Amino acid sequence: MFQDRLQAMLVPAVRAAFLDLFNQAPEAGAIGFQPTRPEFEGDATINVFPFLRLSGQGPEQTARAVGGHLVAHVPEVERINVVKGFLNIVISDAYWLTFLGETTGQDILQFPPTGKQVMVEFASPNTNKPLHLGHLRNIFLGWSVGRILGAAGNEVVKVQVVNDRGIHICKSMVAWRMFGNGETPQGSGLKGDKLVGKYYVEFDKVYKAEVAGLMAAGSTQADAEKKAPILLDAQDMLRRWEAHTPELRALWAMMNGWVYDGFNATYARAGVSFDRNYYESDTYLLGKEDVLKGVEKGVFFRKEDGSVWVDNTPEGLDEKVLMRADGTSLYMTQDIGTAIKRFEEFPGLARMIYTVGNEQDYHFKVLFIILKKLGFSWADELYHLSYGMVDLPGGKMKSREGTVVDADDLMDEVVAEARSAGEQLSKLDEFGEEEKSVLFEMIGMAALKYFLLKVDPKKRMLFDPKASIDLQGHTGPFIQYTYARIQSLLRKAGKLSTPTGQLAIDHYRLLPEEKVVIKLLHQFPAVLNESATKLDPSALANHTYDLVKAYNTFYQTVPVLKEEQEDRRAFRLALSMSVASTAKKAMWCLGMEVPERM
RNA sequence: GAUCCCGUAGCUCAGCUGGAUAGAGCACCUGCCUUCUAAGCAGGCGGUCGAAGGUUCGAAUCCUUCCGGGAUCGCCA
Repeated sequence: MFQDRLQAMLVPAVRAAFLDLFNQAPEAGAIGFQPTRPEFEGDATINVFPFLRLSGQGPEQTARAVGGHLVAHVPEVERINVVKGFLNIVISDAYWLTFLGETTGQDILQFPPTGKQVMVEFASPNTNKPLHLGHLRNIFLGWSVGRILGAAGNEVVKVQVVNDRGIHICKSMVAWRMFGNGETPQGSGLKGDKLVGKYYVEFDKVYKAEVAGLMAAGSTQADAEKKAPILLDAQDMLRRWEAHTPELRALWAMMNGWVYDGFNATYARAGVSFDRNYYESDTYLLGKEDVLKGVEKGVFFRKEDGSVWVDNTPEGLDEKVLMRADGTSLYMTQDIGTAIKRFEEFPGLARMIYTVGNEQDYHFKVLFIILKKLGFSWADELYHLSYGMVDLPGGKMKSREGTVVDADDLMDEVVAEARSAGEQLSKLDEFGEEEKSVLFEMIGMAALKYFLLKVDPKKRMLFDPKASIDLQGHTGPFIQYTYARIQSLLRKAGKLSTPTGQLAIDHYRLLPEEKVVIKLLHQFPAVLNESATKLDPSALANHTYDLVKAYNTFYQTVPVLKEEQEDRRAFRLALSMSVASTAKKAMWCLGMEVPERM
């Protein structure tokens, strides 16, 4: 494990310095190093202001004294300088070179196994319409968090809940029966999820027309919205579905089958998969018993009408219904049951993460409190990975207004953009058509994924279609490009390269451009750790960009293969190799691939 | 009304467990391909960190109030 190596070395040294000099030392946790700002000389900086009470001296004196002690006792500390209360520490080149030497050829972004099993739920679509941009943010996020947790040493179980039953499906079913004329994906060539979505839209059109008609005939709006015949049909269908009417179940299974084919195509293209699917049709009756047990335990209470409630006012929330008066269940009831079921199925689960939009913050807050009240020990290990909505330049996405960005269309678009940009550069002459398609797919998808993942998940984000297909600057393709560039170097290096072990570590003077890159590599494990802890891929995404950005500066300033001195050339190749392999692993964590050439 | 999230450059975002002159990308302007991939590099332009108070040696970062945007508070999922 390489994270925070420097910190691990310096913190005890600073404490030792304080003890020797002033007979008392700050708590280890209170000592925080930060990277030295570029305008000063140094690699690590500590601010001694908080410790002046311990030293009883002024900031400059304290910093100098501690710094002097470090220089004398820590071989890796080469020299120091003091600016006001800031103690800037210069770490020896030997330290950085040793770090690089020890880690070359190793995966610094793979931590040892923790022995923990973590479940990540994401995607969780409804089966009445195709996936859209919002799903993509969810899917990329959940997938990436799973990968990151895996890199951090956990065993990850990826799951989705498929909302395959309910009034929404019945709406599509009703409309398909009325207007479908037996249309199938095979017959029409339409992707299954698109076909079912089409009838969902069809339903809504008819419904609106009927509501308008009823209102024209004198109904109130509220009344009309409840009495529209097509809606009554759908409600009736739901009841008969719940009664297991065979003919309806068959229709339902057929249409859902179409949707799954469509979803699977989208998932495959997005590069994601699941270890376990939970179908709501299997789980929607779960949780009732648990709620009733809660009543017995006195954790929940019944109102006069027989409905069951939980009182969360002690937690600063409201009362919440868990079961209707007629004994039927609700969304919350199901979620209670599903969580319990999962922990039964996976007894070793240490954590469960729900990747769900922030409009459900309240729901999950309540869910977790309820499970805790029911006495489940694992209730504290539940986490709602809440992310913000994706806005379009024109405002919010609204499916009814046709302003949704379809996931498949979007992926087509970014890949087409990658193709047109790539062909303009005309450096892919030796690529076959097949190879080109693979490459453009890889590049386009990286542009899209990086665009969605570089932003802090909890923030609402603006999706600018033009910016998302950008291939320059702070983008996925920029990272891919740097990787391909290094691969080209390494191919050309061929047998020229000499093992880094031959580098005379004690005599090599690092160039500033080299040192910046090594330091970013050195920090990388700590960044992975941060991303894993915060369940936030954006930290990793941004650091990967910083790394390759610094590498590009190095690349364009310092000769690698052209370097005459063999040991320098070998060192620079080793550095390049480490950047490439680390960037590749980081991209893997983000769900993106990197090409050997582009 | 209550609760939660957000407000940093023209635009999109970093930075937020308090630290030095607030950073990138895009856009716009200048340079750099007869040396390793120019999807690149170097430089310029651009900021009262929503506002006001407070805590502190020190605040974009912590606290309070206010303003602005959004979400939630359904016996919908």
